[in-house]
Amino acid sequence: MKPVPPFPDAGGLPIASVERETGLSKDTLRVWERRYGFPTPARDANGERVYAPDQVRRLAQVKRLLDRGHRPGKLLTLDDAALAALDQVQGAAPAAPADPELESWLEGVRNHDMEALQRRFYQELARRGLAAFVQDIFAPLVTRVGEAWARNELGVFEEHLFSQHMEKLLRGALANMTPTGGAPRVLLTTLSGEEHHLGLLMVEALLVTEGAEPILLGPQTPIEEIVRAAELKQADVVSLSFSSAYAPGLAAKGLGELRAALPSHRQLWAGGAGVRALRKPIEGVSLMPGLQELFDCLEAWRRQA
Amino acid sequence: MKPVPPFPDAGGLPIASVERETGLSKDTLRVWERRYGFPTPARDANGERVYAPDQVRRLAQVKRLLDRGHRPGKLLTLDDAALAALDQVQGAAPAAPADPELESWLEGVRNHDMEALQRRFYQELARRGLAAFVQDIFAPLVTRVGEAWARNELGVFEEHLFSQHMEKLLRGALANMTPTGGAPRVLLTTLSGEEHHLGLLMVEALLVTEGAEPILLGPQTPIEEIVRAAELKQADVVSLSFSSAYAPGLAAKGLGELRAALPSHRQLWAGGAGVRALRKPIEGVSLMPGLQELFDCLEAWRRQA
DNA sequence: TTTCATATTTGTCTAGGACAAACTCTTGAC
DNA sequence: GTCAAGAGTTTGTCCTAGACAAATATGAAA
Repeated sequence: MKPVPPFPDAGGLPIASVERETGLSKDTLRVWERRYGFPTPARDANGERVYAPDQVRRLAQVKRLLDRGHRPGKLLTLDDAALAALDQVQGAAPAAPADPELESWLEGVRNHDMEALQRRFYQELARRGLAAFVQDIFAPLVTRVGEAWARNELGVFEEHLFSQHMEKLLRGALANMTPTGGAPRVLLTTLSGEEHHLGLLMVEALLVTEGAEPILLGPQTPIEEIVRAAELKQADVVSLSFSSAYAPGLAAKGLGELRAALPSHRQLWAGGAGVRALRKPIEGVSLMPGLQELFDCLEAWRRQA
Repeated sequence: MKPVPPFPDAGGLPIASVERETGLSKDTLRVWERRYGFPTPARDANGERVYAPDQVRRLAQVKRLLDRGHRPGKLLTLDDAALAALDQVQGAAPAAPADPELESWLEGVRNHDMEALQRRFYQELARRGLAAFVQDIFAPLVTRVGEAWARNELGVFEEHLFSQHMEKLLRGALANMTPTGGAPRVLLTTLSGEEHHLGLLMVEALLVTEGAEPILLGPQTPIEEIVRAAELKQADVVSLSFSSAYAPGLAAKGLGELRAALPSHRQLWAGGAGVRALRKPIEGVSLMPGLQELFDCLEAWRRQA
């Protein structure tokens, strides 16, 4: 039994750790090495791959560019400079030219200044109201922090501390809202393997303000149990969240299976950065790449009901 | 690229889906088939494994029994009846003579009656105060639900719904408490691979009532980052939580490494059901098998300071 | 009973080969 | 110029089967 990745003692990571860190499967890592000559892991006494931290960082960078639409064949034959150039270019994404307000929030994250973040959080929340706050500040900030983490501008510690504080604050805000028992009833969860659940909380917040009834199941529910939960709770909609780290193939596979297992009168929605990578629509599944689309889905459901 | 199955044709699942649903790796699934003759997937036109839903269910059952301490060699050669029998057998129930109050809470979990749970939650919280409530009700209930889940008395759905509600309620209660900025400063997290974080919330609650200053980092922080966080936040103590599912060997190894990497003036505490399985004490690490020991550690620290 | 040494069990790693879905590029029609 | 169909290339996942070390069980000695 060799379940445990030795900790990064010797400055090298075994393949299982690299899979976890980068989200690239072991198969993919091996086939890239074979085909493109990168990465080039050393070998330990037992002939097993040991990846240098530098290469792991670069793999994470490549993964991010892949998610942005680039192709492996190109990326893996580029040198460091060209890769870094690609990373900077048009990273700002569509119509988000480095929002200075967002950057000032990010500064707080960098300095672990949680008190300041908390103060601004409540200020903005009071000023804008929950729904607008989630859409205009919270969601972009979470995305930005994720990007900054992927670019190695933030450490794991800063990212964890930020996530915990955001969760605490958002849950605190939600605790004050009386559940309305409205419609539709929406079951919120993620598939196994997807741990990120801040997206679920954001959707919960928006649903509550819209008078719908969210049922929060938390992350990582097996498909069979999602179906059972939907029946038992008589949910009108099942809504899943996918982070950008979730393999698009797996997401499509899981959504197809769930759609097949779920009675057709229960709708299936999928949101999060991870669905942006799904090129083709899936029969019977509503995709919500951004939070805005949630309102469209909601309205469509209500018109139909 | 073969990420998406055409369709879950006749109700059979490809190996990647079985991995996702059961938590058993593809490698493990293949090697079990080779060694023990189970599972016995059919093959599609392309020679790839297609698992019958029955077998997937059974694999999930086997996984649960594995986590309870049984060994694969035994489990995989048993027939259905023997397996079901094992599942029913009560795993000892050591020194816990079925507290009737606890069982009545559990009944609420079984029936998904979250409203009733919530009502009782606030009642008991008001009556006992936060610290006593966490120790006398909350912690035993979480333990009991975990056991019930392992015995298949509860489904994944019920367990998830319960966890989410408990987290919401406890965080709600904590939100009302003003952080004191007291001493010691305690960094709360788990090692990679340990996802359970309700334990961290319970410790946070007790620390707040005791006038200490918890810093919640959330689950799964790499050792290197724990060390960095302790430095940056000037934490007096690092406290880790281990659930009973965490492999004792891994826990001992991780604690040893963290102790070595952490400056000696920062204490290291470890709590949760998982530390009960640690045979020998670890140099420089305070073990807290139950919540009671937390107070001992706290008092010891204060006497020393 | 406890402790140590030996034996068995078990999960993960290895190597290349294979294949279909996804993507790119070319060609042809309107 | 735009669109559609076909041909070619790229790419991730699956396959087999052997190897090994950590975890666990077993048996012998104190």
